[in-house]
Amino acid sequence: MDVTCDLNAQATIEDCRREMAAQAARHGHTIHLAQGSPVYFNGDPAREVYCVQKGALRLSRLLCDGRRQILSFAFPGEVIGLAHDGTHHTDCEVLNDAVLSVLPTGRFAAIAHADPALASAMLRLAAQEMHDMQGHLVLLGQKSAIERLASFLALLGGRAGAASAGWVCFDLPMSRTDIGDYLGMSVETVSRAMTRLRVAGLVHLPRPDRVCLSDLAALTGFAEGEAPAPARYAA
Amino acid sequence: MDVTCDLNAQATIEDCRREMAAQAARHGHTIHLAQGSPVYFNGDPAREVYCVQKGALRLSRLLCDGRRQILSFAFPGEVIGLAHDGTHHTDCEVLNDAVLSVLPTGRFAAIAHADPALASAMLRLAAQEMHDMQGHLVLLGQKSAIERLASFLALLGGRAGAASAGWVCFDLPMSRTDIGDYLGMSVETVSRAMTRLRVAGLVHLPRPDRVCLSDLAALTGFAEGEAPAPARYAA
DNA sequence: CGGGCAATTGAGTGATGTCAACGAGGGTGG
DNA sequence: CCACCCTCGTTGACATCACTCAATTGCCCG
Repeated sequence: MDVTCDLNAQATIEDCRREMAAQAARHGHTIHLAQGSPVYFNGDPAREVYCVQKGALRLSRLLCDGRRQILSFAFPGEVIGLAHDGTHHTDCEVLNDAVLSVLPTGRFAAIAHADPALASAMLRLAAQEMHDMQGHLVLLGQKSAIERLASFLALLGGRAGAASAGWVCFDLPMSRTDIGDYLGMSVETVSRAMTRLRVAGLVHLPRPDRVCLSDLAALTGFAEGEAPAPARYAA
Repeated sequence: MDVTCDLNAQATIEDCRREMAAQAARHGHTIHLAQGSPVYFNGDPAREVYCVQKGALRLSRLLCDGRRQILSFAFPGEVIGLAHDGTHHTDCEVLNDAVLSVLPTGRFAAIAHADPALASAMLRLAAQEMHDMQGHLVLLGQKSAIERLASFLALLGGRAGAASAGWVCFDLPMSRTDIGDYLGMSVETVSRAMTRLRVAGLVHLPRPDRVCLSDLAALTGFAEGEAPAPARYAA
């Protein structure tokens, strides 16, 4: 499902995020959470929605036997906590020390009811989120290990330094284990793929938790399968 | 992102679907499409939203080199075509001869603006869809081939015969290739997994395109990793 | 009856998971 | 301040699951 709100077709996604953040700031309150804190767990009643102001969150789901899939990492500007049935079906934890705007679900619904612009913005954000999830599905279903990691780094790189033509550098707030659980592969495979990307010259790692990209476009192209997948990572 | 609309917290997802379908029927028009027809392609302007009344649709995304990921199959009651930026980023085609309610995007937005209940219902449907996609992410990222197929058949079985305790039977409107592209595995692996489930007694196949489940709960349990994955399919 | 497509099955290969060892960094306690 | 330990990341060796290539069967349709 993809959705357009023609009402504010001129508005950017960023505008929608700001709209949500402004409403949350006005009608809700702000909390600070330390690294590792849970925001909510699977099964908790969904009483609040959250706008990330600072830091990063990790949303995940577990299988009975402990396998974990990370569904997304939430960065500043993103909204989380909407549930279709009043209950959370994911775990949400703080990666980095985080600042969140908290808006009780009921109040959110009331405001959205009174203000079509907010409902519209929220719908737009939901559509954007679904689009991102579709990319994640393609990644997990079709891409090789090295393409998955390239996609992930390109995604983060795009967030970090959208327009800059030169080097794009950013920190990784999550562990290799988290990356593995996001990309559907083992820690060891993440590490090996990282090494291959480094050797191929597509990424530079000043520290294990810091990434520098000399050519984001090349990395993105590789991640999207422009080069025949098997041939490229012979390097 | 999970979202609750407390406004109509008592309303079921089905109610939301009916609400959307009713609005689409009142303000839009109805079309019939033959098997194999495209509804829209990646890159097309998102001018309309669609409610599936009859038949089944296939939403997919392609990589440059032809790899295809099927994002979802849409069945009666589901709404598709919402886009975050006015453009479709998926291909949508008809699996079965289908009947769709078509509602121009602009008119949808206008109605949603005037009627908070519709906006609320749509947001609810979006949250449900995100929940389903999360399940798909877990499937692709964490499950073995046989667990993936079991999950898929259990999902369809749940749709087909929700409450019935006895046998649940249904037709598969899609090919093995489609199933493979949905589950992120090759046709051959789909076929082998199907054979293993059949031999294990979890499914019965009167015809290749018809499935009968004697114990939906057992299949679901297996699909969710209740039994240690490797041990179970020794049978 | 013959052709073509879909599904299944077999054989062999290859990518990724598992198990294990090693080194680096950071925190704690002596 | 230093020593120790624990965790994280990396790398190697090996096992295994799933993919590729290939052949066969059955069905639908001409």
